[in-house]
Amino acid sequence: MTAPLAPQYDPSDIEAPLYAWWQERGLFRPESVPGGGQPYVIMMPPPNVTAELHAGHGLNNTVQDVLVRFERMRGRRALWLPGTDHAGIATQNVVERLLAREGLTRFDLGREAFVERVWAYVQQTGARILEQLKAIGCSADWSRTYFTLDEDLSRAVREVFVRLYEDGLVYRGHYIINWCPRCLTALSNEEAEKEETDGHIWHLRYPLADGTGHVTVATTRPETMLGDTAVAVHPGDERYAGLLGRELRLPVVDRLVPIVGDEAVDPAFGSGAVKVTPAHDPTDFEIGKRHGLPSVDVMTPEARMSLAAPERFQGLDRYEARKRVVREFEELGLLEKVEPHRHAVGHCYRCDTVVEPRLSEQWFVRMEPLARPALARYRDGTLQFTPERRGDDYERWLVGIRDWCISRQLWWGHRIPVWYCKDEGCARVSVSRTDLQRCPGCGGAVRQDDDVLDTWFSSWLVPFSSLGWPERTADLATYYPGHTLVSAPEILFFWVARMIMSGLHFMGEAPYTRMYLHGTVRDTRHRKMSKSLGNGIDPLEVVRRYGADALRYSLVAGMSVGTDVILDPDDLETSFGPGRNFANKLWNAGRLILSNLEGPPRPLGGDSPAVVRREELTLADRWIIARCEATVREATDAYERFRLNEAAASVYRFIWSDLADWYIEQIKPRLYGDAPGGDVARAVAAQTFDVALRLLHPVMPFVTEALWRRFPDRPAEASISIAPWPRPDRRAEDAGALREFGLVQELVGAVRAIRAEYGVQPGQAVRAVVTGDGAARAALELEQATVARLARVSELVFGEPAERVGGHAVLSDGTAVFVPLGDAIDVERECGRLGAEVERLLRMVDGQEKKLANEQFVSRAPAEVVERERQKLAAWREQQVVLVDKRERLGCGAAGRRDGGADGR
RNA sequence: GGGCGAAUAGCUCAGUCUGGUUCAGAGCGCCUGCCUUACACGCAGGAUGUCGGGGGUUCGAAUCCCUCUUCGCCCACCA
Repeated sequence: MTAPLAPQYDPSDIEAPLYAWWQERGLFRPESVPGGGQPYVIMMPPPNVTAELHAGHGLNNTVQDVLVRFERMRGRRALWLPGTDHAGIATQNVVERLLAREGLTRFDLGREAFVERVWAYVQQTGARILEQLKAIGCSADWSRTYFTLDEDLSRAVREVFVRLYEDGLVYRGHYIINWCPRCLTALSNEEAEKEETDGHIWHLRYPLADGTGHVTVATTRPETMLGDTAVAVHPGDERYAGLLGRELRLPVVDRLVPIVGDEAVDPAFGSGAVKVTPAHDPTDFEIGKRHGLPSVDVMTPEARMSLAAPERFQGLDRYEARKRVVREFEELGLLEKVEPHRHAVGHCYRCDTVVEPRLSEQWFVRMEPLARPALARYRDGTLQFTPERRGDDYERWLVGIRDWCISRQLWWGHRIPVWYCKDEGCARVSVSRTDLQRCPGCGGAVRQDDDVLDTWFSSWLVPFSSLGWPERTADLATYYPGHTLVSAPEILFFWVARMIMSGLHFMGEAPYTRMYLHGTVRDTRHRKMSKSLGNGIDPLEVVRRYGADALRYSLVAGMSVGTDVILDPDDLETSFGPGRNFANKLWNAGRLILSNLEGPPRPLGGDSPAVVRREELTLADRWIIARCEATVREATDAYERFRLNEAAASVYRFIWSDLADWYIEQIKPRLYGDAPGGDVARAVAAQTFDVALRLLHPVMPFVTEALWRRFPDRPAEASISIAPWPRPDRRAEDAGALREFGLVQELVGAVRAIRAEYGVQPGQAVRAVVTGDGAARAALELEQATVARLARVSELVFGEPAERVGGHAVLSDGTAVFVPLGDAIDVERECGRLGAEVERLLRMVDGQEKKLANEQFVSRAPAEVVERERQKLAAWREQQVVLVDKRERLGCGAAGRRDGGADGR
């Protein structure tokens, strides 16, 4: 039906056209799934709109695609919903960097022009990442693609803000928040990444105002002392009992501050006295509130010293100021000591700048009421995490949850829907679903809040906002709630947990019940791949060189549940070569099978190869069918349990080790007409290969589709991506065939090993003598032709060998194999070999005898275990007898122990 | 400071939950021989491991318990 297939698989010829065809056929739309089963929904973690595909995206989306394709083939109406995130800070930073090249800042443009500029930028770069996801084969429903700043999603964001406000779950307040002095915005707790940092702790002396002594305080941030408004000690601390209420004279700033008593102070730490800087530390802020202390904010938004600091400090960077404060203390003789100190310091998750705790007015979401049901659903087992320990992380986070700071001092994002009346007498604060021009209270002029919302405030809604909420759309009714969430653990709190909370609150149901948190892609030194380290792998480069299937296979194969994927950026061949090789192997196996099908393969009686007339099947046929059946079970089970690597390995083993290495080799005589039963062999090969292709399709969609579509009589519109998932069939199970053909394989392997050992020329046939009445005999008789072909055995004889010189082996059922090799071999060497072998068996028998003589073992171990061990012993003894006999016939000399072991190779 | 994970062949990892027929495995790399009419991105054969160290439980431990070492992750307002 088609042109002959090239001997080497070239993914670049195949992938793009196939992908285009899938899209034309609308196969990624759930509506296209034949039969219209139950919906199955995965929400794609929306990549940043400015993102370039990296290995992490590759892994995350490959996993999702595997699951979606799996469920789609199982007849579910699978919807994988893609989108992009406007990524407030990240995107704004990108555009600001571009502006900087023109020597401009966003302030030069002004808000409106800047936002327009960002829109122009994101439209021009056009969410390139979505195209890149297509290149790796992602079967998302692109017709439903959303953007978190779309009109629809913006409406949802506003609706949610207003409702939460009305419910008292959104509030505005003056608190210490995490502030990035480079991005010039507040951050949530999650966005301030704590990193262990080596720093110092300075012990500073604050003299009592009356000159009668001093109090020593310790600090890791000496520059903040410029804003100190008190020193606190524990109220019960006897050392300071007499000092409570007295005043200290702050050095450097020359200000009087009180000594207060507060429970928050740990008397056991340092000197037991703490400097209190309400404007620059959360704990101090609380202490300040309790004691009515003033707040002195000594820093500008850029973390330079503000006008509230002494004049000589003003404008100094915080670290310059730190040095200067320390120096002045030293000069004053008030620096008691400096110690190295390792502690956790917050860093901006977008630019890695050290975050400054800063007092400011921000909007917050009260999280505790939202967290409660999210916690309950976890504890009652509704929500399941893979790996399970991620559930513990989830639980801990919810238990200790703090309010969410959602306002950002950015320009790119959802503007906060709050209007303030400009009339000072009215001063009404209005929260509204629609833009306000006038104050609903007094009708006066209003101004909208300048800030925008945290980008995660839109992404935590996508499971329903992307389906049309708050409208009651058909999509919403059909596809909410979804099922599986596939995510990197990094965004468990940012995104996953919050989606569960919003889903429960606004929809009454969690958006997913199964959360699969996969590992991180790292280099061989276990470092996270990143641009700055230059240790990244470009998935598109891999696609170009090895193909998307190879990329996907390698990612999946290297990934076991809950562990990281280690790849070597400097050696793509090692990582991705095997995937490419496997695709090529498939291609060639397909080439052979398909080119030998003169027409449609003879039906074996239905969907399953099991239903063929048994009497027509050879042992090898029954064996491959049974192996195929086992693979269907293994792979299906592994996919269901997110053990994608096991699924891939199972199919790999079947295709390469069973189908290609054994079955295809075995049937060649039948295929080429040298033996009868060609139609059965063709049918069995075609059917099992078809099944294998379907089992592998989720992981390697392109090559499997390319081959599957080339089966004769396949309708032009047929696609493997909606072909039915292979169903297990009891009738295909055949333990006897597995065991018996296994013995045939053992024999072939044994003869091959003997041939290699004695350097028999590849083209030269040998004879083989098989002794013993084990299960092997019947099987070998059935498969004589196989043995002849695959081991180049010209004659397979059953009985006792007459010859003396040759190679030997023993199969697992005790059957002895002898390959006469005439005078071609070195008798002395063979004696040595046999001697060593006898020696080894002797040791095994000794050990086994001891084991079985052990009263404890025999009485306590289960009977079947004991029996198994007995059989082992018997088999070894038998082998020993055979070998000793062989040595005698060779004339090696009686005592195997002495002359044998010495030369044992 | 709390919590958790990992350590198995030169490399990357299965196997550990449910001790004993995968128990010592796979892929890559390495060695030997083969261009055998699907595939040299291949075929056949082969070598390599105190299953991180130590202790314990058990008839029996890579697998269960304790401990130590080394990496890694998450959480954390002791300044």
